[in-house]
Amino acid sequence: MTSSTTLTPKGAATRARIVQAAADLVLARGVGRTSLDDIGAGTGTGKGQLFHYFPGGKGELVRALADFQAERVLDAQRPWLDTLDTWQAWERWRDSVLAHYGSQRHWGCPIGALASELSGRDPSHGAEVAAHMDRWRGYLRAGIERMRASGALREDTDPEQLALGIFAALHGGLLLTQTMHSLEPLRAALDGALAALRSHAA
Amino acid sequence: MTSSTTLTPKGAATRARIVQAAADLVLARGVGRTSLDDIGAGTGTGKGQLFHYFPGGKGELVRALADFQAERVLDAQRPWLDTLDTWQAWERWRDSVLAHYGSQRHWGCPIGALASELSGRDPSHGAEVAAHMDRWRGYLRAGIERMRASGALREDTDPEQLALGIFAALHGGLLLTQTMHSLEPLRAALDGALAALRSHAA
DNA sequence: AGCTTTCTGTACCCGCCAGTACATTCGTTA
DNA sequence: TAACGAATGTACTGGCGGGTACAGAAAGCT
Repeated sequence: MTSSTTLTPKGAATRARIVQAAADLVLARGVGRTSLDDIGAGTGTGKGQLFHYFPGGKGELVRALADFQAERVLDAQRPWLDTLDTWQAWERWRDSVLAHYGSQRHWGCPIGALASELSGRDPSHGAEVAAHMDRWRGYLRAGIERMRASGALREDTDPEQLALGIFAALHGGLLLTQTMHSLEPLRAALDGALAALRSHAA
Repeated sequence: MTSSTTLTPKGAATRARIVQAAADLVLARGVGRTSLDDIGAGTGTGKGQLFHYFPGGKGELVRALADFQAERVLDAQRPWLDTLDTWQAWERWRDSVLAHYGSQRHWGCPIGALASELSGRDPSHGAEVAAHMDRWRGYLRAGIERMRASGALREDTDPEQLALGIFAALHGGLLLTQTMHSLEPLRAALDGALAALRSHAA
């Protein structure tokens, strides 16, 4: 499924180069508006290599891009994303999110963009992206659960609901970031989300 | 620009039929994946009529769809959207939003979907959609301002920032609604947003 | 009625793009 | 060096989709 043909070091490097460049192109122009020829031109390769490394065609490539971007985005939030156990950690996490999306050349979230573009399509892509979203959201929920267990949050707090709300605020902020070409919506969204979190303080 | 040629009643009806059906198709499948032939098939017309009523081609049609959907969405939130002066009005508004998006055949928000799909393109569409978003957000800000003026919210409340955060939560909830095929994310997002609003109560 | 304008349907053109076929070069192993 | 598979490059195909041209039906106006 992934790559039954063996990859030489050179091949692996080329594959990685394709994924990285394609990720940027797709982020800037969307899946539908990025052709395989564009990706070939952007990487100094051609359709030969593309179908050599991704025999499944554009679909397989897009799935690889989703994986790559998900990893990239989650890594940018570490180590705080894994240890949302204190109020300070949440602030730090907020700052790391702002810093990451502020340093991108383009506005918006790669995962969110893919999610909204592919949600109406076959489950093959939609479920894949949804799984990444679930994983991401799971980190928030785990942090909230630990906060509740440690007594920082009230007993009647529903971690699932609260994580969902915070996650939604985050992605809404990123969506508005795209349309308004400013980081302010994301900042306001995260501030609001943390205010909602604090409203459950013990 | 709009339609210099005069429209007979029959023509106006056909045009409206096209817009309505096209709006549903585009909402379900996205702009990029909806062809003019699809729209023709969905309305019992052909490209002849399409280019007759929208001489500017697909771009002009999409702009008409954006206007139509924006009106539809805002109307669904009335009359509470115009009178967000009391805590109860905000609750009612929340309920009307949930009811509207819960009654749709498809998940997600028409405006949000267009926004994320067209944001990277020429300003022609991006600015159009952004303007609708701004108008919508303006209603929230106006309500917050009146709440502050009436003493329900603290003096140090920033209506712009708070409206931005609530608006972001709303759209994030709608985005997750799309990927998770459930109304829960929207509910959680709005609950969180109202909690953030209440945290500014005087 | 007769003319004009709008409305509707059909057939076509052209460019783009995913995918294919195949030739060629490179690298590794024997 | 011979040989094999991986890596790369190029040329082609088939369908799809936006857009155009144009012919016929319908409806307003005098």
